[in-house]
Amino acid sequence: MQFDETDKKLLQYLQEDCKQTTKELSYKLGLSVTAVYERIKKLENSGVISKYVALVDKTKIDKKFLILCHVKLIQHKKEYLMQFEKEVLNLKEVTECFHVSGDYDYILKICLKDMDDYRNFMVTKLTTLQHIASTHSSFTISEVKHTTEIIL
Amino acid sequence: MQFDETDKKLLQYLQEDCKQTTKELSYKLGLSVTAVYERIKKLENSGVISKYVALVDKTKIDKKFLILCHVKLIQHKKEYLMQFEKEVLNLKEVTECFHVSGDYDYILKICLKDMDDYRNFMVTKLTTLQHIASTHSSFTISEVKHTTEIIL
DNA sequence: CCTGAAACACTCACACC
DNA sequence: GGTGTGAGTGTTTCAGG
Repeated sequence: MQFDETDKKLLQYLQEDCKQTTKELSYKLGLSVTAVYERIKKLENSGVISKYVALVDKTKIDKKFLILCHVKLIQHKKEYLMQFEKEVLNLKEVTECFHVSGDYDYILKICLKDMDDYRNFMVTKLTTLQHIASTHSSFTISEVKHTTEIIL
Repeated sequence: MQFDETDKKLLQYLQEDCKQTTKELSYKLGLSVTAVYERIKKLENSGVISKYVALVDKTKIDKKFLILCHVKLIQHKKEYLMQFEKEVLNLKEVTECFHVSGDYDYILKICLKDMDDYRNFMVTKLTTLQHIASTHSSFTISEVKHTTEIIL
């Protein structure tokens, strides 16, 4: 799909706040309501906008404890990778998981309540996954920046 | 703020899809439209729901290149930390930044187009930040999991 | 916590340029 | 590509139980 400058602005606005009405957006973009409506539909149908979600403040729901966990597998066999990834998808505490180059194979972002919760998660969930050679956890002291907006 | 089971379910639904009408939600929760409306307002006003956003598919807008960059500062002086964090906030390519414990001080998630874009970003932006001792970048081979939903 | 009603705003299809 | 209209549907508030 091709974007013009108007599409880019529109995407930026919707990434900031998706509850704006097409009326407000039409004013900001200098277009008619219908024109904005059709551009939004095009972005949705092409899959550029994948979903609309509510973002929750972690500090208000007792999930202040953020861990970045580096994981190394015992071998880089396709079968091992696939099984590990499949199992990670089912761990709801893991909000992000990247397969990365370098010393470790995966970096996981894990959202928990406190140190007890962490201990429990490691013992009963993460370390029960198969094919793990070693893990290295970094505790986050503060979340300096966290945005879902991607600049175009 | 205190949540009951209904609030938790409501938050889960809104984290999955915030464009559902209160009517749909009232059906799923077995409440009246007004009751759901008031619960949502309470969650918004208390700051539990921080914002509503559109999520964009990175692969469709030419930002497939994801980097996790570990940064170490030359010293842990408060002044250095604060200046670094302030500068990072202004880098729009950086979507997440965590101050972490361990060998490195910060882990940054950086969203770019390709290797050329990466090279350009490192030379003209990241390495021009002050007080950096060293950096270590991991390229992400694949984004195994990425959700904004936090389980309650 | 519910229902019902009323006022208002928005969505979205349609006709048209 | 764009605009304007209008019916239908949603939101939001306010009674009263």
